[in-house]
Formats: sequence, structure tokens, C-alpha cells
Amino acid sequence: MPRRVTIVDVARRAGVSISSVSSALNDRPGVSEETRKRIVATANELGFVPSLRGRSLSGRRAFAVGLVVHRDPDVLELDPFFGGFIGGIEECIDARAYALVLQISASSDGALDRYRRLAADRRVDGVFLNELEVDDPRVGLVEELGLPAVGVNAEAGFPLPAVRQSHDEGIRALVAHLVELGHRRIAYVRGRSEFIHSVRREAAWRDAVTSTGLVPGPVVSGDFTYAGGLSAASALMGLHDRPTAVCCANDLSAMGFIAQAQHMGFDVPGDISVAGFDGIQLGTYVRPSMTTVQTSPRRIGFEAAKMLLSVIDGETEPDVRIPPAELLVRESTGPAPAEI
Amino acid sequence: MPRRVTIVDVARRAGVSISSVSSALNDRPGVSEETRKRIVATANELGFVPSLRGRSLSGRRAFAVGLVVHRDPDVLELDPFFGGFIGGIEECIDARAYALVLQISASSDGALDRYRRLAADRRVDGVFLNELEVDDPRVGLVEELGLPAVGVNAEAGFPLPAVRQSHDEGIRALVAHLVELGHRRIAYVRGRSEFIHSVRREAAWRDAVTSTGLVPGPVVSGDFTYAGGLSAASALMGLHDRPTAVCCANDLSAMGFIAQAQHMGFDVPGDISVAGFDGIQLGTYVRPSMTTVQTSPRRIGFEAAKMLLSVIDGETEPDVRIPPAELLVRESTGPAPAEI
DNA sequence: TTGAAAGCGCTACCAT
DNA sequence: ATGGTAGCGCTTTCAA
Repeated sequence: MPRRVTIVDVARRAGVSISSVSSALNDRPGVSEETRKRIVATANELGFVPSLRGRSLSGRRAFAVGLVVHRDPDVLELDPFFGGFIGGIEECIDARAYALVLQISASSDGALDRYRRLAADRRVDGVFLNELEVDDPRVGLVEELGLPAVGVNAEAGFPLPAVRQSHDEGIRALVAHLVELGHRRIAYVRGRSEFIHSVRREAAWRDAVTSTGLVPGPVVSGDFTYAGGLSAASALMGLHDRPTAVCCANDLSAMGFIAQAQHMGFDVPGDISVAGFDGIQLGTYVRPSMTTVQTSPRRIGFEAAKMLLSVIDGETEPDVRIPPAELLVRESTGPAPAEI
Repeated sequence: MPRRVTIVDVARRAGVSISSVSSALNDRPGVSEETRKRIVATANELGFVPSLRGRSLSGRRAFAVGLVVHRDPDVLELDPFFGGFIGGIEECIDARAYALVLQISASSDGALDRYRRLAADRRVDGVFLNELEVDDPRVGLVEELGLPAVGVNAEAGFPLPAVRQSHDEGIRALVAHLVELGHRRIAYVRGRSEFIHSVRREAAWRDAVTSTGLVPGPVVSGDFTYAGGLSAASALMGLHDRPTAVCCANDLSAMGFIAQAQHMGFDVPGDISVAGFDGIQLGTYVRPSMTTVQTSPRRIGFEAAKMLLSVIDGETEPDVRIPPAELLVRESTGPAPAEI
């Protein structure tokens, strides 16, 4: 293993001082164009790659950002959201030679410790705050730690810079679509109410239904899971005045709902229209293919990363809005049954 | 933002030299028990957290390991495997204060560049080589880069240390299970043949079938995807001598297969028994619940991380074998139909 | 047992 | 425009 080429080697070879090399390579003023060229050439010739560690220690930067995923150890299959989200982050930070440090915290309280350690070790220059909860303790924590952070799909009044994709328009369009199909009893399968995006989606559904003059149908919990969707269907489809359409908080629970409804002998969408939320790949292929509201995890990741890097650079960033999630009509929604 | 507490502060406060502090805090010999205690106490009192950057620069360690996930940008929903795998890695490395750097490389050739950058930046001390392909170029690359690496589910003769979970026993048990149920025409839905685990599973299936004295049934591609499973079912179930049972390379394609078979009017498992591979959560809930061979991503991640840390420490590690993947009989497999 | 000091590789400031 | 040099915070010899 040959010794690493350092800035000293470049300086010596180019016949200049290391400070000139540093300035030249970082596009800082104070070097003549001529010397800069020579230095760059020498650096290339020698295959010089500045040491991240040296830069980190000196420049007080980790050149990395952190994402803490809060998942139960038992349910450690990552949400479909994360693939795109992380892909978007990467797409952005890679161009600036940053890296992503991923942490998975099994226990709920453990998550906060991860942020503390990340900060104590100065392992990252900033973090993403996603899957925000109501009164999320992380907000206070990052402030206390002095850790730059950006929120993802935060509620209004969120004290930190945040990127948001509105769900309201998509949900409104979905409800309008259902109403147009003749549905009058539209139920909702909610997610876990500690998450603000869960609360927000439900509120959007309620508003949308109400604003068409209808009374919101029954609401049951679906827990964002397939199993939750199954039991939600059992509950709703057993009702006396059962709904003719149902909006689910995410695609996974919608898939469970459809499976259980079919199992109970109902036709989808003949007897019951079911819509999901997220726009996961699978929804394209299942039968019936799933009507959903498609979000943009990749775009969100990209913008959040861009924002985080700016915040790290000390800029005060205005919030960013991603174009709203859009309704995707497929086969799981159809005309309301004539009678019931 | 108060200035960070450094080793100098601790040394001064404890009335010793910084080298003594370093030795004491790292459990190195050369400090009396008495001084060590005093130093530890002072460090705690001051809330001293050693700077990762200082340690990195001096100790030539990044205290991080890397995982490059190779995914198409369009299919950026992470494989269910990764959740558990990453969880296992974390569980292991967290105890040693290492962190995981995750990269997602959109393009195929880009993946190799990620390893190069990771190595050039000395951003990580080692990497995981997973989803190994036949003649995988990464093997030569990490050797050339001098980057410590461990393989995950590598083939025999793999030149680097590797952790493996045998699939053969599970697949053999699965085939035995099907044969016992009276199946004689057992087909296979393969994954993408560039992956060695894909090749390996198919070979295991073939061996298992052959060793029971039967002739292996038809093999079609399922691409590891739900959509692939759909088309595999179209192909196989349209055959004149169609199989009565089918083993799929993974759960996702099995789900697609089941959906399409049902759509074509076949009963699962009445007309066709379908088995998956992986043991993803969803398989528990779908109808019929899925017979599968359950792997241990978390355990694999844990052992791979443990091995990688050892390799980084310069130890020569023997390969590790995880207990074999086990057959999980559920509802998607049943007695072979009497006639056809 | 203890401590001084030399790195590690860079950035940034201050002379020249 | 250039170069010298003092950090950054730690580990690791090597003397004392």
C-alpha cells in the first residue's frame, strides 16, 4: 500500500507552498492564474485527493448528513418511501461530495440518543427530521444540540426550515373523483395518529368530503400496515350502512383492505371502491390496480437535502413546496353500486 | 454555542498530560489505577466526548462502514431485505461506535465509482459486498483499492471473507414438502441470473427435484419482481402440461404469480401450489398466506458487520455460516390436484 | 508511571 | 501573489 499523496507532495512537486495549493484547489483568491494551473496540473498528475479527515478536522465539517429511521426491530422492512427519499438525498449530496449516514433506531427513546451521538461525535453536519410526530421532541433536541436540521412534510408553524408536499389537492381530487362516481358514503382508514402526516391526511379527507356537502363516513384505524388494512375492511364492511368507497392512509393498508374485502365476497370496485395513498410500484400490478395519490419521495429527498446543505452553510432557507401529490385513477375505484 | 471540551481541558483539569488522558480513556497500560480513575472522573465531570475527527485523522480510521445499494432509479423502493440487513448491521456497529454510510447508485457502472470515492476519501474503513454477481467486478476493485470488504451470500471459492446463509436445505425441504403432497410437475420462477444467489437458488431447486427422482419442471424468468411473477404465471399456467406446483425465486414474484394465477381462474393451492422465498412480512397476510423459505436478513447483517469490523482490525476471519433458511409452510401450498 | 512532542493533512491567518 | 505557521484534537512514540 503506497503512502497517500498529500498536499505537501503536491506543494513540493509544484514548487509552491501548501497554502497556495490549498487556495488554488479550493478556488480561493490569492493565486495567480498561472500558478493555479500549474498546481492543478501537478495535483492531477500525482493523483491527489484531499483527505476528508484533514479537511474535517481543520474545517470543522463532517461532509456528511444524517438520517435516523425510526422502525420497530420486528418490522424492519423499510417503508417504500425510503428508497426514493434516500435516492433523492443521494442525488443531491453526491454532487457536493457529501455522504449519508443512516441510522436505524429500534426503540422509540433510542432514536433521540442517536441524534445526540450524531451530534456529540460531530459525525454529521445536519440531519433530516422525517415522519414527524405531533409535538415531536426532536425539534427541541436539535435546537439544543445546535444541530442543523430540516423537516420533511412538517405541519404549519414548524420552527425549522422544511420541505413539504401538499396532500390536500390530491385528496380533494380523489374525493371529487369518488363523488362524481356517485359515492355518498366515503369512509377513511387512518394511519397512526401520532404522525402529523397521518393527522393531516385525515383532516384533508374530512375537509374534502365536507366541502362537497356530504357527511364524512366512518373512520377506522389501519395502522399504515397491510394487516391494519385487513382488519379495517372487516370492521367497515361489516357495518350496517357500509360505505361504498374508502380512502386509505397509505397504499399498503389499501392493499390489505382490498384483499379482505374480496375475501369477504365483495367486488372491488363493484361493491366498494378503495383508494390508497403513496403511489408505490406494487399498486400498478395488483388486481384491481390501485387508485392512489402519488407522492414524490425522490423529489422530496432531493429538495430536503438541498435545503439541509444550505442550512449547514448558514443560509436562512425559505420553506420549499414540492408540486402537490397527484391523483392517479386506476381500477380499484369505480361507479357506486346502485343500491346497497 | 460553548466551545467543545477537548482532551486538553480534561488534562489540565486533572492535572495530567494529554497522553495520560488518552491512555486512561482508551484502557491502555501505562497509567496507574489511581490516575485513571481521576481522569475518568474528570472526563465525566466535564462531559468530555473524544472528537471523532481528531481520532480519525490521528488514528487513520473513519469509524464507519459503507453499503452501496445498487438500484435502478425507477425502482427505488428498497428491497424488503435491506431493512433487516441494515438493522443487523446497526445493531453490531453501534456497540462499537461505528456508523453506516449508505450509498445508492442509480447506474450500474456508477456503483463502482462509489466504492472508489468511498476509498479515496477514506470515508469508510470497509464495505459490504452484497447482491453479488457472477464475476463481480467489485471483488477485484476492493482488492485494488485496499478496501477491507466482506461478502454476503457469496459463492464457494469467493476470495474474501464472507457470511453465508444456506438456501439449499430450505429449498430441499420445500421440494420434499411438495412431493409429499403429491406434486410431480414442479416448476421454477427464476430471478435475474446475473446474481449468484439467483443462480444458486435455482440450482438448489433443480438438485432437490432431481434427487427425489423427478424431472425438473419448466423454468421461466420472474425477475424478482411482482410484475415478473405475473408474466411467469401467464406463461406457466398456459402450458399444456402445466405444473401443479411452482417455486419462486422470491416472495414478491410469488405474490405476482399467485395474483395472476387467481386472475386466470385457478385456485391456489387447489389447482396450483405456489411457494416464495425470503419470508417477507406481507407473506403472512396475503391470501392465501404464502409458503416460503425464510431467510434471516437481520442476522446476516449482524454477522457481516461483526466480520467486517474484524477484518478492519486486521484479523483474518474464517467464513461464517448462518443457520440455514427454513421452510415456512402456510396456505399457498397444498395437495396436488387429483387430475389435470 | 508520566509527560513532551511529533505527527495526521488540512484550512486560514498573517507576514512578506 | 506567495509562503510560513498556527491551529484543529487526537494517538503514539520516546524520554524522563
